[in-house]
Amino acid sequence: MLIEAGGAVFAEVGFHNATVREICRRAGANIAAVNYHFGDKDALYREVLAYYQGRALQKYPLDLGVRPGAPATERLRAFVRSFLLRIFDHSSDAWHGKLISREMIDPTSALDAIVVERIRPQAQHLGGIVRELLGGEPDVETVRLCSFSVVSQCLFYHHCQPVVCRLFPEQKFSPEQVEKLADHITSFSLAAIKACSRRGNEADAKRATTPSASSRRRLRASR
Amino acid sequence: MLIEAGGAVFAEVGFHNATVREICRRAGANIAAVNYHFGDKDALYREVLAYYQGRALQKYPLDLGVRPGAPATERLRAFVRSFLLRIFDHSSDAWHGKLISREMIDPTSALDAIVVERIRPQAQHLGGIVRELLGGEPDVETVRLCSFSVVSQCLFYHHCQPVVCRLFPEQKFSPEQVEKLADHITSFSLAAIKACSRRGNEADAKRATTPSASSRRRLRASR
Amino acid sequence: MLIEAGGAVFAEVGFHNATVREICRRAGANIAAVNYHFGDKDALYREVLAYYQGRALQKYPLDLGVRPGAPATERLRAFVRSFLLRIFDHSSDAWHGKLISREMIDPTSALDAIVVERIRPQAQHLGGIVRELLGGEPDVETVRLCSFSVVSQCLFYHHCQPVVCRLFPEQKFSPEQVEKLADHITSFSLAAIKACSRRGNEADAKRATTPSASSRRRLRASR
Amino acid sequence: MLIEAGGAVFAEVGFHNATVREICRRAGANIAAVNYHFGDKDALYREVLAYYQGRALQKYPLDLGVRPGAPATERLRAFVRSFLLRIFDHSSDAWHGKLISREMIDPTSALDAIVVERIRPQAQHLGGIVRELLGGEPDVETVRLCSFSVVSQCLFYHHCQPVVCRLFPEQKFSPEQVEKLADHITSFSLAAIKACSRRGNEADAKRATTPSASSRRRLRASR
DNA sequence: TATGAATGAGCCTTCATTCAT
DNA sequence: AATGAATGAAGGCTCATTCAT
Repeated sequence: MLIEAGGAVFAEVGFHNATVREICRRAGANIAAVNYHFGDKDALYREVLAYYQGRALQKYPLDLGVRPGAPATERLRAFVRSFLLRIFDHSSDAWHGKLISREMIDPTSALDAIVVERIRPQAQHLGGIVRELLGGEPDVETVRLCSFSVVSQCLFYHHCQPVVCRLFPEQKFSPEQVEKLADHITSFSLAAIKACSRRGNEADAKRATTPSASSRRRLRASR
Repeated sequence: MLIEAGGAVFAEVGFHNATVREICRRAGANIAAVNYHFGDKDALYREVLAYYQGRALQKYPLDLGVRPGAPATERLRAFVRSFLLRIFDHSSDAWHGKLISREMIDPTSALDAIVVERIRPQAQHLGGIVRELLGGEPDVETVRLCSFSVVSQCLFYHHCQPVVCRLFPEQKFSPEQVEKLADHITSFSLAAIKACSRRGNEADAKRATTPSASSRRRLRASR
Repeated sequence: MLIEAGGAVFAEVGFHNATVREICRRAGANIAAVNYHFGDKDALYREVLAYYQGRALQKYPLDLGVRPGAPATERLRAFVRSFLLRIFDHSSDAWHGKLISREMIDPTSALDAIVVERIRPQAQHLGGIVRELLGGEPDVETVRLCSFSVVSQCLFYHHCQPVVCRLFPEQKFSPEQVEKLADHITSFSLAAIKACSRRGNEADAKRATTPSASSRRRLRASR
Repeated sequence: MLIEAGGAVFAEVGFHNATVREICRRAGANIAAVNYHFGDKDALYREVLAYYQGRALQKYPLDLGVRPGAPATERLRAFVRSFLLRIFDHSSDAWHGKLISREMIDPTSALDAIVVERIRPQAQHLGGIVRELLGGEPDVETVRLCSFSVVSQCLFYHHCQPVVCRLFPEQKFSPEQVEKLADHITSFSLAAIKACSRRGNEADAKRATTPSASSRRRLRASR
């Protein structure tokens, strides 16, 4: 199929290195097939991204079988594991992640749709977990920052794999290792969020009176 | 200058899209200048990356003026701020980060040199801070994972800026905002590392007797 | 046709001076035609040589209508005439000879094929005639040397035409002249071969006794 | 020296493959030296040919030490040996022959000078020998054709070396072999010329009466 | 509807030549 | 007188695209 072949080739060598010839060859199609069916190479690329929205999520749902009513800590662990499993899944449609990475560097209009249809739901899912973990009535910015902190630790293994492999050649990403990573990210984040929660509650309490010494200090340091 | 022009063009459109013509045009040089001075386009690319090794670090040293003997918490804050400032610095050589990002997706042999000469020193710098924060005699893997957690939170704003901007258009990355991010990442990480430290010490203490309940639980979860 | 145009251009200016552009222009084809049909310029060159294997021989077969059972003297005359007619044929595919000449100066891998498929058969054809003319059981080296002597006299008019024309501007190579040349080369060679034959037979006869005076004389002269 | 370097490079790779850079590099000269001293590449080429006129002949004079008064047979042998020795001399300025070969294929104005200054004297030298061998008052055309027959047998080993090497890989061109070749060519030619001589004399005798049967037969065959 | 032969713009690279020193 | 850095025209080749079938 032209879209599958296109996705694979785009992911492997990037949009510009990808040749229509190679895509058609892999799809067992005629060399004119891309232009015939999609108009041109760019249009095929857009279709490739659009077609695969949600595909990876089908295999690894955000909750990984953990019920919505489960404790936030378990739901966080499930979210992290789901994310890492997607990253380290090198099965046939694994190139999807690479396509998204490329969009990060050279965003096309396709990225808008991806953000709306795919990333925002994940962000909201994670935001709910984090909000619950923070407790009380956390302000949106804290939730956002903590969510970023969680998701960034996962994405790191996606974006920086080439560097990690070169820095620590002994580091393997076997399934057991993935579980270990998930373990670390989860506990690391839980501890941090809990601390944020405390700090937030303190801040809530004192906000009525005066800015805390600590926040003044931070403000000074930032200049 | 040919290297600056090359860096800008490579960053903007990637190695393959970049044309020698455009690079020479921007450098105000002849079409043959690249081949004359560097041999070919590949060599120019390698030189571009090599030339800028350390450039960004000169502007934002890892310690940002904090003396080596300062407390680890301050040195961590300096490391994080330095990292974020590099990421959000949109001055002339801001394209350097993009080049590295591109290397992450399509690593070339140039990445090897970058890792050795530039990234490894940073990793060791951060590792020293994290080790001190963990206290005791932390095992190398814990140090590594915590370092990844710290650095990943910074890199996130580099890799995922297009997504963040689309998800939260109100999020601006003004200098004050950067300080706020640095503040969050630092305190988030400090709390988490402190927790890791406690857990590690407990593990050390109990290792002589039996595997702790918590570690057994983690083990079970990982299957 | 691309091969004809290529042959003409290659012959006129040599492989390196020949431009794909000019070849395509003459063939009335697109600039990309060479690469499309043959892969690259080198491949076209090989095809040009390969395609014309036997072409010239079709027009002027080695025996020129003389039956295989004819006397060796007649077959020699036919061989010589055929050779000269090929050389002095300035019809459309006359550039073939020039290509071969160029191969003599800068042999490419194409020459190997030409030797095997085209030149060797001619050498064997001529060798058979010479062997019959020598009579008895001539040794292979004598056959070879005499064959060289015959063929070289023909080739001379191919290789050295520019010199001959400059040395003797009055020398024209009209069809009658070609016949005269063929006449000379044939009778010159027949007389010489007959002499070789006599000498060879003498040598055979005396070899049982002692080295002949003549062979000793030749040996002395060669020092 | 620029001319020597130029000669070597031109001979090795031909005029067009030769690069001014390589010539200057070998001569230890600046890249602009060719243009500075000679104007352009073509002018250097002409100078190279002009400079080397007569060089090879100094090493192997036409008579090879045989006195002008010696019998024609000896002078012929000397001429042939001298020619072959030049051809098979692979010393430093051996590329001269290659340059001449290239001139045969793509004659430039340089060839005119070569013919006048170098080749014509050789032709006259050989013509004198042949005329003496023919005896009587041979007509110029017979002398010319016989001279061609002699010289062509020598040149063959120059022009066709690549083919001979491929056809008969066992054929080596050691000094002894060269003597053997000289021996063959000399005796082959002597026998043939002697036969021509007889035929010529017969023709002289009969010319007063009627065309001979043999010449009529030749005339018929040539149609 | 689908093909694939053919197109032509544009790429990297080479190389003789120039020109300021 | 001699240099060598820089030039720019032109080469082979790639590849998305077209068009007759």
